[in-house]
Amino acid sequence: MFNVSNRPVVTEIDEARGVGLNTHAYGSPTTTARVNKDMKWAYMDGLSDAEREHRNKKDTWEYMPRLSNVQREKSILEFLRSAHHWSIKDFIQQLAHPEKVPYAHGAQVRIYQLRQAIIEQPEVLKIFMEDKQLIPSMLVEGVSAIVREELYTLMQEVPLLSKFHVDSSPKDLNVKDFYKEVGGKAPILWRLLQTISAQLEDDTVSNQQNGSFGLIAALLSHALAPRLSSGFQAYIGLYFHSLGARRRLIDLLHSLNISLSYDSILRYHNEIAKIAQVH
DNA sequence: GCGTTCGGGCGAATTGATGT
DNA sequence: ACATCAATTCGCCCGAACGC
Repeated sequence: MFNVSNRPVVTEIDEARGVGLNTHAYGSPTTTARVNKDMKWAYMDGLSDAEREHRNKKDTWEYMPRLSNVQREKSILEFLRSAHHWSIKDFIQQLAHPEKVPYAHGAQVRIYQLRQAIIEQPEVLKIFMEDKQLIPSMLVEGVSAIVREELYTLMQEVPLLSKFHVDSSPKDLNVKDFYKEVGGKAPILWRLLQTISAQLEDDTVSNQQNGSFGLIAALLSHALAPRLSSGFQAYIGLYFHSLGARRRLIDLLHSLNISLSYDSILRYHNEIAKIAQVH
């Protein structure tokens, strides 16, 4: 339900960020610009839901003509604070709340309206894009949560990005179409990488770039969960070891997270050799 | 011959995954 | 949140090979 208390909900941090309202207005008497003559907009304070509904049907708000946009904004913000002890932040939070709220649109409609108001308005979006704190916190948090989920899906469904097993056959890996699997099972990560590295105007991506995206996915999933996703690094290490690569080279690749450590590769090599002897 | 590098091995320590 | 287990890494060692 509404999170309305008597204490002001605008914090000092909000004030500093410019989110909060003018606290001076909260304590001072109302002005003609923000209240009608019957002080009607404070009248819902402390009422039960039933009483609210009753009065809502009975009374209508009086329209205030001939106000500029700035005046209306000021009026609404000060109304929020004086009548409800809410900041604009509280109001938007409540709008975005998935819970069903009486006397309001359903959650879907409210979220749609928020999107219309924020993302689909170029001037609002521009402010967001230029805010150095907003981009890291909102976009990065959001995108990384989605990508993390996709990476865990990759670990479960793409053999090359799963845990390495000595008895698995490299023939089943389908290395050639590896990147296609990644693109299909991690569409957001894929689109992100494509968008970042699009070099041509038509946004087409070369096969070579697709290969890098596969490698990036392998590096990311290994960085996220090195023990659940070691297949790629194990095969790379084993491949180099089989070509006679020296310990130092494999350790270098290991330090770049392209291969497992020399020790691990050697251990896998020995285990595979044992299995081969038995067969 | 001497110092360095390399491959391989080992136990301890660390770290990640998992279950409670 | 914590404990447990297993995977992995780390640090060190040794003998062989190498290069000057």
